[in-house]
Amino acid sequence: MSEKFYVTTPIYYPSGKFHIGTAYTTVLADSMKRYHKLKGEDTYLLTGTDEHGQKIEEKAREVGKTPKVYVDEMAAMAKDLWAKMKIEYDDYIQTTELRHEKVVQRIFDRFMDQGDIYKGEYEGWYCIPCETFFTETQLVDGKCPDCGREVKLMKEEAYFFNMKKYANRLLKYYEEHPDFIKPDYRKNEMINNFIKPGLEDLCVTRTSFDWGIKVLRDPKHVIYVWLDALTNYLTALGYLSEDDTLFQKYWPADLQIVGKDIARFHLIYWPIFLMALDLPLPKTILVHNWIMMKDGKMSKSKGNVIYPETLIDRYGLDSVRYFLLREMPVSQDGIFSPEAFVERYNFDLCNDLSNLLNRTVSMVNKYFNGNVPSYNGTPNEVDEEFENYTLEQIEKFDKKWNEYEIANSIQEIWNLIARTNKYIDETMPWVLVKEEQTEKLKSCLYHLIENLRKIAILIKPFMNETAENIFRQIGIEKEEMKTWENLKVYNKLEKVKVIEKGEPIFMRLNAEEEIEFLKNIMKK
RNA sequence: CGCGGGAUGGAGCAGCUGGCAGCUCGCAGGGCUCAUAACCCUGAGGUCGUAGGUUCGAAUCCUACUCCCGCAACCA
Repeated sequence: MSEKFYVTTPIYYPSGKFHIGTAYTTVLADSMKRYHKLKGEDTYLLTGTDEHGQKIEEKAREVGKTPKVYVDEMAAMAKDLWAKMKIEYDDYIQTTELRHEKVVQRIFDRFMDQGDIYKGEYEGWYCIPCETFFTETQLVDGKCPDCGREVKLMKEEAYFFNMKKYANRLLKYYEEHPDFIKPDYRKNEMINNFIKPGLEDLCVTRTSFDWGIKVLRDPKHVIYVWLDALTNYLTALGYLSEDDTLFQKYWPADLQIVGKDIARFHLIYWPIFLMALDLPLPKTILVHNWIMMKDGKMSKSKGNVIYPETLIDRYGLDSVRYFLLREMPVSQDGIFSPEAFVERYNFDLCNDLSNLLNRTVSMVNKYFNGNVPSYNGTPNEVDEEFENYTLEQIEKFDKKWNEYEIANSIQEIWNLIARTNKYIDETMPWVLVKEEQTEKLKSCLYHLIENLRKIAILIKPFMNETAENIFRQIGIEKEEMKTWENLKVYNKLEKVKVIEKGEPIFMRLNAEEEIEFLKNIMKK
């Protein structure tokens, strides 16, 4: 039975170049998709951009373009980045596409008909020169956060979504579906901060700007951000369109990944919208934390912004993907530092992984002319213990990965790599050669190649190029031997020949130089 | 008493369904030579934020406190 796996990233707000945090979310989603694909599931990954709103309108004016031209350019830029990062998205949705707008209007009308949306008055602090509403908390010293001038308390006509109506249902849903929110503490945060004190109705339209989806029955109103943005997960699948096969096949989503900044919208408003549409809710919403810098949040004024392209161009894609997943704890903020990056690169990737491959390939060449001996069982306790350990690590990895403990799960793979390096010292193949203990030597090298194959499969979801490189160097050509299905088997490799001369997959960096380089880049 | 998270050897972290305190880096010593000044082993270094409590036994559970960090409503 082939299962399906639908995973989404947020749609990003294209007000500027994407930084490393955006890349992190997307890499995480992509890696989850590839993992499930590796397991033979029917996967679908959606990403995109959230392109309406006043900020975009202003940004476009700033650069002298129409909003649509501007957002299309930004979407093209995003797609370039995702191509560069080998993100295997199945669809990229822009909220300014007709397929999205039409359906959002249908949804809006349906909510009106159901009585979920009503007309009311939005009250907020308005900055007249900036033509923008702000909330109390956004104000800086009671003044406009953008220009610093006085703000006025003003009202405008607006439509509201009746959230209160669904609050109890939502609480009940939380309770009955412990996997709905990860990590767990986010749930309490939502309940205590927002639901228990009483949900306020959500303002879903504005009249103070134009760049948005028009309300058909009242065209001076534009549909305001969340109703527009959140529904992308449905519209991209063709929900309420002429062709909804994808929707029938993939909804509900299996995993929706969001950053903590938009947790509230995805954990409260989104499920309520779905309830109002009478649709099943996503299985899991994973809220990840942020990548911080040593001196706090990334920001241009602090001179500590790092862009994914910079790292990829200099260090290659896989090291960046590795770093992001390995270093970010998901349920806690992670820290990016040049030191940590270089350290992980040199130790984990070069010394542990790359060197293991290198020494193994070299020995197979030296002792067996490159021909990997065939499996002859486990002639001794060391080999047996080694096999058992390996299988245990695979289980540990799998368990943690599925619980979205990504960093820890990857560590289990590196424990296996370390154990495999240790196995070489335990068995001492160079001694076995001298003593002509052929069976033991064969077993040793077979096990090493096998473990490299297993390691390659394990890292494939997040380091695909490296995995393929390992397969190539150890002579694994058959696709079936690269699959999850054959991950645990120990006796299936036959007539495998390693390449004549091993190639390092990662070369050691000069730590001081690279740290210096990264620090300079970040200042720019 | 707004809500939540964190506080573990020099640094960064794991452990937290209670049972000899663990990992990576750094440091000291050793081993090996297949490999990249790599890899492997050993050692030094912690009264697990503070004070109480529960328990045969607590980093792990409970209470109070201290210090950091988020969130606090329509801001992507």
